[in-house]
Amino acid sequence: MSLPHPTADQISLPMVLAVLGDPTRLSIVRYLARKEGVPMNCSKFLDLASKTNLSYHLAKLREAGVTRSEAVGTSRLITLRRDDLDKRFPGLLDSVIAAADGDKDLPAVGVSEVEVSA
Amino acid sequence: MSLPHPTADQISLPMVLAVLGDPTRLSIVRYLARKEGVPMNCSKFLDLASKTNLSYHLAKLREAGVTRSEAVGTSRLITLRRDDLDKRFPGLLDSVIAAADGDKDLPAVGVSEVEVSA
DNA sequence: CCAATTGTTCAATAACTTTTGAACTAAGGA
DNA sequence: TCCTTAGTTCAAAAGTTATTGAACAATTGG
Repeated sequence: MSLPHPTADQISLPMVLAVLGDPTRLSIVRYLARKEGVPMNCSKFLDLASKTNLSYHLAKLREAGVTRSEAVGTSRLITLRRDDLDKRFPGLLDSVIAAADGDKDLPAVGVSEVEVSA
Repeated sequence: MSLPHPTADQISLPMVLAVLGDPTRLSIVRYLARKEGVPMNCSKFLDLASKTNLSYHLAKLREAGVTRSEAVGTSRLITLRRDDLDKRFPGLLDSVIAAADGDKDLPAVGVSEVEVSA
């Protein structure tokens, strides 16, 4: 960890909802959920917005307590704070992600991706 | 019904989340959930904001598909669109309300209420 | 009809949020 | 060391949302 994150009990419901109420950020969260366990770096999301703008949105997600950003070399490894969110707001993240998965209007991440199948 | 409402399938997830990501509106929704079945009129929420401002927030909730407002006389009867929300986003409303119920920082509605017990 | 009650609309302003580009820092490889 | 890659910071501009008060409309009760 490196950048400022709220502790689990500092995470505020209205903040989380407001932060998720943006299509770009909701897409990021959906993608993180889909690839859970695999930490992402910012460049994964360059289809969604410019580098600068991504930095802004990822900071919002981090400051709201939705994601964790760890500095590793020159990269940031971004993960969902599922543990803390589930503890604070049981069921919320799951229902948001399920709903986001069924949302055709959300911008997609990594559409031109090479899928490495087993 | 009287005022413009989205149909169930027009309800958008980012819109709903954004609209719920405001403490005043979240308090309204929490109260509506608590008193589900009992249609409310706007004056119930005058502790939260001015009459004009309430009109604004209630319009946001209605336009996002979170509430239904029915004109009855000079009043509006406001109800949660639980049926439609549950259909579109299963589990979302329940988890939001449960989380909101545990939120000490949300402004309260009807604190000085006369509770009519059975 | 008159007055009170309930809520909306409008225009103004204040306050935030999003987006942008240019300049920057920090790490890693050649 | 120099260059590249990854991401941040900053300030400005654009856009959006929230809040206000005054004026309005519609219903209802006296």
